[in-house]
Amino acid sequence: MTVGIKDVARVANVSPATVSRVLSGRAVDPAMHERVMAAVRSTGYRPNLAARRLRSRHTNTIGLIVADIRNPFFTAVSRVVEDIAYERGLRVILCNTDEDPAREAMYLQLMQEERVTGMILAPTRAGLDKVARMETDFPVVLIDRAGEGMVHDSVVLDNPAMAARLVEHLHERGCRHVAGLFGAASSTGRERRAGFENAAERLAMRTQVVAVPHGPGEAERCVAALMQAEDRPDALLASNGVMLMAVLRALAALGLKVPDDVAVVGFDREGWMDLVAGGLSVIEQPVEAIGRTAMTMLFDRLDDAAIPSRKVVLSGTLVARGSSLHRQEA
Amino acid sequence: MTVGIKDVARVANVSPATVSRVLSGRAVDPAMHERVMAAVRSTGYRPNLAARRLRSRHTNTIGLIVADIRNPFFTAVSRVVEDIAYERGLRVILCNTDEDPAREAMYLQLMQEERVTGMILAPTRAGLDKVARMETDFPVVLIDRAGEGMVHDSVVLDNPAMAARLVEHLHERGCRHVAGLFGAASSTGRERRAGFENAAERLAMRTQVVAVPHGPGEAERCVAALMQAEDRPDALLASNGVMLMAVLRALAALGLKVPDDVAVVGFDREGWMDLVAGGLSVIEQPVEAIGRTAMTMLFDRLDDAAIPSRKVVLSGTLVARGSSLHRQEA
DNA sequence: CACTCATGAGAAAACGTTTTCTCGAAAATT
DNA sequence: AATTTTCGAGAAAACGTTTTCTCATGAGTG
Repeated sequence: MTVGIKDVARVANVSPATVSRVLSGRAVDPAMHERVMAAVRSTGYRPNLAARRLRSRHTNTIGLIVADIRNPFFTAVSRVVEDIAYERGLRVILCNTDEDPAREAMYLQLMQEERVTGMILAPTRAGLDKVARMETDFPVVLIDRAGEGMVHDSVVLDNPAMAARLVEHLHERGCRHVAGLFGAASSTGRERRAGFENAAERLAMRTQVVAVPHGPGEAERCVAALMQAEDRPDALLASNGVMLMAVLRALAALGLKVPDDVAVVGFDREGWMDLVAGGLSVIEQPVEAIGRTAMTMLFDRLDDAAIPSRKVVLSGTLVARGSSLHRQEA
Repeated sequence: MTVGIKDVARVANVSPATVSRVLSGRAVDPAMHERVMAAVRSTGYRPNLAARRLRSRHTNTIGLIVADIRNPFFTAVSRVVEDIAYERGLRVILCNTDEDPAREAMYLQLMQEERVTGMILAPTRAGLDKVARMETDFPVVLIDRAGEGMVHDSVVLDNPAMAARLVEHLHERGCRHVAGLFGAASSTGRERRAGFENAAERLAMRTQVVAVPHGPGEAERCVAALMQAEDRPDALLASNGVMLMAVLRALAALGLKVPDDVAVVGFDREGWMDLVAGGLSVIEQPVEAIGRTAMTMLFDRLDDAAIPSRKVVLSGTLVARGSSLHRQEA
């Protein structure tokens, strides 16, 4: 029923091998080339990618596993990755773990079964260990989250420095007691927390730290607990854009004003952030550079698997807006 | 080098066919089953999906082509589709056309070459025609956008009614001159526009209509033009969540207050919308139902390709908040 | 002018599975 | 007890390509 390369060959009066050669752009007689192309058009031939991948032993596919597809940071990186991939004639398989290690494990296995050319991964903490131990036939680049082991290439934000930058910013603006909310599931949360605590200690600021589980309503609960205590912070720091939104919703629900009642800062920049509290003060991540660097590292390693593993640490930029203009007590 | 089913068979001392049977869960002797599983574990065997798909002639993959992955409406639907797919043991290929017909055409071709089991598509206007003419070996369900032709199943919002509902809401709240911004690339934009115009005419409201091209900054430009004219509207309607945000940013840039200077309503509900202008009044789409219905229709048609094509029209709900509380002139 | 070498095309093998076909043994039926 | 049916397992074919191998032709070289 379905038309295969043999049917095209018969119509064009050439061998299947020649059709294959024409289709993959190898040198053939121009007359034959035309005959084959005409036959392809007239038969409506569509190559079977499964067969092609099986025989040729390359899939021309890269796997991209992100932790939360609703997080605009990851969709932004995905778009960059996809664009670059398609320029190079590669397909992208995009998977979303939702911070669930079981789901992540399933996808890691999928990547092996798909025999992907390479993989870009934003691992959960559990996944980080797993992927380090895993034997893969393809290169892996970690994004957003990475460990110490250096078994794989990685590209991450300078999380401690950026968290410290936010704390300093709050200090400059008069805040003295800051609570930080960090994702419990990611290494990024841990790094940002460390930077946060170091900076706050250096500046002699009071701190509270909350490890927020991934899931709806979690951040809201944490904020409510923080702000209803007798000795509440004068500033809140959220370790990513999704959490930042949750913080603001929680504060609104409590009837608290930003920045008058409490200053708010966070990570990631999204469009709506300009519309709230005189603009949200955030660390903007270089998403374009992150995606591009990850792809470059992947290609480099495809060229030469032997190069030593590299860790690229990128800097973000502080966008200082109204949400950190805390009312001065004096 | 890489371990195949034959290697497993050799280790387990059975035939490759038996290994295949064990792996696909068909009836085998329990003792053999155990031998095979042990061999699978000891060899670290990973099935080759390309080979499996080639021979078995089913890919267990559904293609999902959305128009804008940054639009939270589509990411939300994607998550629903993915969850259902994985419950059924199907993979999802997620593709993003970015409203570009050329890119869409490429993905449509990809779906054929991948020999997907079925496809869910949010087509551009160009793609709508193309997919109607296209001969596919798999069922197609259109979401969010659909035409009149009824060649394919589809599930859409009742766009005219919902747009009319927004206009009525604005009228109830005292607005008399409303400008609508509609996506130029989608049939959804057209339908919402029609409902908008009908309702406004019925209520004797003044209207302006703008077809906004897809792309950064476009909506902002349109809003600036509208609001800087001498006779400016007292209400703005944005035909999706992304555009709604752009409208608000543009208004903020112009120094205009919502809802005092102008009321704002729109489509889609996102978390941040509660934080702005006393909450944004919007039509919330039943994303869960849309995704679920699309999958159900796909499965129904896989069961029986002969059933007549269906169009499911779902209703959204009006979320009335502060952004439509326009200052009364009297 | 004979010989090697490059070029391009067809025949056939190969990719790693699943499926069909075949057969023997055990279970069920008469 | 003889026959049929069912069941499970191995051998081999098949899926639709690309790649390797082989060979013929024509160009380049001594």
